[in-house]
Amino acid sequence: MLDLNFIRNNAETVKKAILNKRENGRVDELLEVDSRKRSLLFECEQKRNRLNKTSKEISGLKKSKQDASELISDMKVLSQEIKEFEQKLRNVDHELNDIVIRIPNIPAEDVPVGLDESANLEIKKWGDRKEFNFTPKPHWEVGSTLDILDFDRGSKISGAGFVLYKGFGARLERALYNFMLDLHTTEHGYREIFPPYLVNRQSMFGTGQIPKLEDDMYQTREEDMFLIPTGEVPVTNIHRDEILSIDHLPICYTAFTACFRREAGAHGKDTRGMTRVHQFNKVELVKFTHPDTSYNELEALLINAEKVLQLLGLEYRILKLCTGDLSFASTKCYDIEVWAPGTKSYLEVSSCSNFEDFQARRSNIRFRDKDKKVKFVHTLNGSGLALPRTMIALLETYQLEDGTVAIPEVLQKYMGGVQKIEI
RNA sequence: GGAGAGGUGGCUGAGCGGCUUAAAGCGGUGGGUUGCUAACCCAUUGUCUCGUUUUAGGCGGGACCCCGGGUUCGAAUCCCGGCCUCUCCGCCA
Repeated sequence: MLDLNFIRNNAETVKKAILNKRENGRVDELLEVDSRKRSLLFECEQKRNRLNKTSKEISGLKKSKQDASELISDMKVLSQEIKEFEQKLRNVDHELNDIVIRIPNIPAEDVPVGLDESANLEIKKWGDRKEFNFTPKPHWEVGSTLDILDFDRGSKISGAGFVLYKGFGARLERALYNFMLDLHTTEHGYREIFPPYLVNRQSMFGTGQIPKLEDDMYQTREEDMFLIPTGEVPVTNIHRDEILSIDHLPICYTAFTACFRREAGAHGKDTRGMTRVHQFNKVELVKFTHPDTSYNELEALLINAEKVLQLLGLEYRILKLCTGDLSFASTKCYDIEVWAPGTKSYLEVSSCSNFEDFQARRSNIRFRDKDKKVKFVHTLNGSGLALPRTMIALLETYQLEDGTVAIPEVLQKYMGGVQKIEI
């Protein structure tokens, strides 16, 4: 969420940001409620001041055994008044809060303004388009032929949008995330985390999934808990309500987690194969940084994520998202899209975002700066990478004419030396 | 799931209706002493927020002792509800 004081002083900037992001936000109403709240607060505090002072007087009178009954009956009235004010104040505060938490973060200066994905800026292409002397098949065909992906049984067990990995399919999945984790921990300096998959409401609020995306998540009935849609949620919340030492910044974590998404608004989209599924694995990168360095750290994070595809030898491009495609909480975001030759499309495998202090303010994650002041950290995250789409690109890129799939060299040691998946 | 104990500042820990503006210790910061370190001595030490003034920062008020309600002139302290932690029992991978 944004700083209320910032919104007061920069209402037009905020309105413009909302417009550019194609979000909703009631800024004028916010300002009105805010000023109503402050005048209530002022009045309430004055009454409270009088009450506090008089209570001390009563205490003194009682000690010297003097009569205080008049003051006490006065205070009885005042106390009741204060209760009424506090109730009003609580209501106004809720009203205010309800508006402010729904106002999106402001795009960074260098983010292109645009309505939708067509305005995204392609800023990099890596790798050569692989030549096939046959027509490359989509991954669902490759996977079914090799009996390493089983879509029918996945939906029998759980429903549409669930995949069963079998044999070397399961092994390849394991190889991929072990490879990614090893790379990020040993080469890129991230600390490995294995978090809970089920989190409470406050954690979901902290990273911004609640209230906007509440319906996209799986929720438990009895406990008011949510299955995480991304590792970002538990990992960012590690430091919720903490004051970090500046000496520890930046803190860099990587985590392998399953992710669960209802995809409620995406029925009929990408139904074939495993481009869009309800449960998938992902290796996440999360950073907590000093405000001065967050944009540099974003570039570094992007490079760390790219490295995975480079080592796997998969062609990809990088998009700088325009304002209209930017998520609610982010100020700037790069998407990495891997090329899938079988389905002939670019698939998003990572979104690397800076949230500045938006999540930190919601989750109350702070640090003590050199000037001894307590400030909010900046939080960042990106996938490094999402597994199913990486696997899609891998199967489709490394498929051979005879239906087998070659294993890239970096993965072979994770596959027990297997160089090729055969029938 | 049952029974009990408990949640207090960066940490340990006292307080259990007004003498708390939260003791004391540790730690941190500044200074002193000292050949250097250690030790010792002195001072200082939270967060949020409102108002006012502003160069920095002051000054005044309010809130905060897990969270939310309540009782009371007055709550860290009493009552109710919730969350979390620990111990024991039961169940279980």
